[in-house]
Amino acid sequence: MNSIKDTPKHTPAECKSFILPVRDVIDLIGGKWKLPIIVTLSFKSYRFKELEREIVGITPRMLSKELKDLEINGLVDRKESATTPITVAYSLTNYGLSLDKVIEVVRDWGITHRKKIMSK
Amino acid sequence: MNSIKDTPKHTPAECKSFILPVRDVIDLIGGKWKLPIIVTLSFKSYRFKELEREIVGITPRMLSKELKDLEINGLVDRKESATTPITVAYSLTNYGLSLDKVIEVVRDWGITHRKKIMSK
DNA sequence: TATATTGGTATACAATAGTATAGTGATCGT
DNA sequence: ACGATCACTATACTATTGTATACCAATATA
Repeated sequence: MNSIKDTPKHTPAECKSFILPVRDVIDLIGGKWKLPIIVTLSFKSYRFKELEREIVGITPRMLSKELKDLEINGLVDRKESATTPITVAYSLTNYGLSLDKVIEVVRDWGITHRKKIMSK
Repeated sequence: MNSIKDTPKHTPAECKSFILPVRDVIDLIGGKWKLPIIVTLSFKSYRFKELEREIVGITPRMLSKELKDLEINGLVDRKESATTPITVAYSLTNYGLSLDKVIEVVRDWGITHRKKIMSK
């Protein structure tokens, strides 16, 4: 029903607007560290340093950058506690959790694909 | 059933192997030109130069590279005809078409996301 | 004979993504 | 007083991705 094949015409402009929301999602979960962060936070909330330790290999620069990006897009929630020193808890929003269904579909196709490619 | 949350443990290694097939798919349809090529080919088969004209802005270098990549992954079929000069027809395989369902799910979430972000 | 089209490739460059390393100021336990 | 921990930030670099431009041999059209 939402497939491009149901669109009677397919001018470059139409293709572009068809692709736009797909690209949005790919940009949102693409890159080297977005998925590791999202998956880690899908278990429970973590503090900054905890995430840094849990996600092996990530630098604080990337972690900070990606968390901000995910926060802007409403997937991650950042909560400062006025403890001393301040602690910051990062967690997935319900909206962020809703990505789970999408990731599952992508993952299922990916598992099949992996089998197909490996068997050749 | 395939969600990460159903996994009792979540060591870095387990997260990594959970993510692997997802990453495969993102790499497969990610990048600037993969989706435009896939979507264009989902209508009908095209010759090389036709694709170059249809996909505005792409260079033959990128088109060639991405088509090879898609062919290796079984999404695109390349057929040479022994005409003079030889013509080459690129088309989506049935397997390539099966990505449509995945793209649809991603796109639906992306459309909702776009609305959400724009309304803020 | 001159020019355009076919399906690309070669080389060099620019832009973006990610890494490495060091450092911040406040606070806490020893 | 000393070092460690908190949540980051700054600067400089490397690696990957994509662009620009030119070119190829064979054939078709003007």
